[in-house]
Amino acid sequence: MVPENILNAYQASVEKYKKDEVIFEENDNAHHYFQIHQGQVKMNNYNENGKEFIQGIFYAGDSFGEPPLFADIKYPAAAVALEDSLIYKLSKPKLINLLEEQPKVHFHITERLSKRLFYKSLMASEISSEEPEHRIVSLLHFLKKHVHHLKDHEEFEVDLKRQQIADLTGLRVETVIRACKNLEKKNKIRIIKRKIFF
Amino acid sequence: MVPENILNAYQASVEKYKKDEVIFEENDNAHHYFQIHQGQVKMNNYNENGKEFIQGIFYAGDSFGEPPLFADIKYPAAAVALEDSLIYKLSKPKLINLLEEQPKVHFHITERLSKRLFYKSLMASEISSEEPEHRIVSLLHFLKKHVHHLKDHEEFEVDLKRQQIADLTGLRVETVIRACKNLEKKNKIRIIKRKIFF
DNA sequence: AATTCAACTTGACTGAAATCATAAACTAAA
DNA sequence: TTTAGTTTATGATTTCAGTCAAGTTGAATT
Repeated sequence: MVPENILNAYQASVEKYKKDEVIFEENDNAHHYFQIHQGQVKMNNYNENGKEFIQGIFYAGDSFGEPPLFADIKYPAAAVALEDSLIYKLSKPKLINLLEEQPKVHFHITERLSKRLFYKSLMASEISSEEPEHRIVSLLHFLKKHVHHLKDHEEFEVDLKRQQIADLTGLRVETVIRACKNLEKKNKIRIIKRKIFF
Repeated sequence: MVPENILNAYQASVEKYKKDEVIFEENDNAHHYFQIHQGQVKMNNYNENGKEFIQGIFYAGDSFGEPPLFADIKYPAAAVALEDSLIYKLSKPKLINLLEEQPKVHFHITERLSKRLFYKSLMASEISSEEPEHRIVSLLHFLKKHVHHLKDHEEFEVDLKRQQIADLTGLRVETVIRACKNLEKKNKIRIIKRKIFF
């Protein structure tokens, strides 16, 4: 996350995206750094059968889609606004220039990439080897600890639809529903008015 | 990848690890930067039932296990030498100092993290939504393009055992064997003396 | 209050990969 | 050239998440 005054100093623009508007597509070349001022963004893929996989969901303050700015690769997934959003946009050359001049900001970006990698490692091993209930609990635990910055014993309301949980964990929505009911029975989560608390 | 003369200038040590020796464990705190001088290293997890998942395999010149040096997280996986190896080891404070003084090296690290993230994004969507054959082809394609730096039409010998392919793609070894036989029938890979060519 | 629409739910059935068991092929060492 | 150990291979069976088809619930809009 680059401080907004610095983004402004380097002439970042602020772009409006409507809910469901595509910010970039899978396999596009990257030309800009993106950081959310207001709103929510998901990065996702669709396979041949139309099944969605959500690589991540990003919130105000988060940057997304940085890797192709730093390595010779294309976007591995698309980015789509989940709600009407305001997003800082800074051209690649200006970003590189910024990072050269502001080493501290470069370390912030490095930290951000590291955390994304941590999440990916976690979910990779979960998706590859664990049962539905375990995958879901791991996702919720990650959200509690690393997104909401809460302790284990603190409870939070999960701001995800069943379908989104499915698309983040590689499951189907019916499986998520059934697994969540089981987790409720086992007192691992609470469900109040269909909302999940963990 | 940090140039070796720079590593030496910052007093990195070179450590010997025997085949199968553990370099660090899952959930350990990170204190050092690691870069392979000679040999091979894998990072992996085991689930409760003993099933292995390989997060990645690293070769001479590669660094590994950087993220917990930059973010407040533990190692998401263990690191194990796949053969007798010589590995540069640099303490975290010295690394940070190095990156502050050598911005170009910092950009190398950023590039490296970005490429890892790309691989992870790719495999995540594959593992979550694709059939065995598709997963295997995607892995091989990644290896051809991003590890061996070959064009699509160029062929290379895959230096992975069936079990390793299974552990990288979240499949079981029997499934990999059967999928590979199918891929051979479809002329998508060649198998000569049990070695896979792609 | 009626209508619409998205999100969630449930039950029945299916199928593909996991599992299990066993063996063949290869490799390296004694 | 045996032997021991690893890797690859194959068939039979099982299992559990996926699929399909139908609801229900609840919130928003007319």
